[in-house]
Amino acid sequence: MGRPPCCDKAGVKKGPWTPEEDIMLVSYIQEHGPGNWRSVPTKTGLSRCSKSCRLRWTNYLRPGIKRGNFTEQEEKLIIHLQALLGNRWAAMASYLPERTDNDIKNYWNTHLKKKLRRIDTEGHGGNHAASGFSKGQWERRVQTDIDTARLALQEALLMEGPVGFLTEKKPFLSGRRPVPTSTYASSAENISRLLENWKRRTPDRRETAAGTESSSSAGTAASVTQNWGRLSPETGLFQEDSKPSLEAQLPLSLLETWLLDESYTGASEVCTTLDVSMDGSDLL
DNA sequence: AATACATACAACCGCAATTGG
DNA sequence: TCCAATTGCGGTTGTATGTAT
Repeated sequence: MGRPPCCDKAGVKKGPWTPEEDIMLVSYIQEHGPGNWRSVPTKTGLSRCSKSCRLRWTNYLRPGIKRGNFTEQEEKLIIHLQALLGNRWAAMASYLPERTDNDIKNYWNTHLKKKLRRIDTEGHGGNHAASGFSKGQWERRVQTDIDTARLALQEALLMEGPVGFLTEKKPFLSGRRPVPTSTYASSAENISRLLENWKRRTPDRRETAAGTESSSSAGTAASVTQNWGRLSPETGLFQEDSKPSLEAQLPLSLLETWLLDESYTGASEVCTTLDVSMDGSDLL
């Protein structure tokens, strides 16, 4: 008999989060910071389990999350990373600071897997010939790329001492793909958007906004958004939580090169193959 | 206009890993 | 060192929305 699941207690709410719940959670985290999730439901008054609260925060409410379509570059990076790391979504997410592991996982499962399957199918039909490879050659190339990446990883693991993972050595984070200057701005946007949706979805609530309850909720929301905006990254309240510290992770400079340098020959074949299909509208 | 089907994504579940007493 | 509590992760499911018939 194992430990009972944390969420099977009576009275624990499941399903989609409401804006009210989001605001309660955000207000609490704004004040106390993330962490100690066990106590969050009781302290916030949320009828949610701690797990659900943590997930809601990390996947949706956390500052700096970018939503919407993945760029082509992000797409390529995910494909690279998946080939290298397999389904280690959290590790992949560390290379896409604005995306959550859940987002990457979903995107892989809904978009990229299909694309690759299509490529593979077409490959059997001779599409690889179009890119200059027979199927066997293509598979060997892919395997070689994976081996190359593994080698790079091994080499990277052997490197000693701290590596400036977030420094100028990492073009992805420093220049080529600029990080928003203020993750809190995007956070405020998240909340603002959330509140907009709230208003849009509940016209009856808005119509009765003259009522005390609605107006107080709106007031709380506005306050949350305002306070949120006041928090600069320099204040550091959420800095430590925004993502697992990349510096604490593996020093993967060679790997980064492989992942990010389009011209790097080892990976280029995979990219080339993918590019053929990705820039075409025949897919999806 | 109604229905069926497909798609996207938020959220849940269970297990593994980590932490702290 | 052990064990229970907590947190993190990946797989899977549920549901809202879009599209085709």
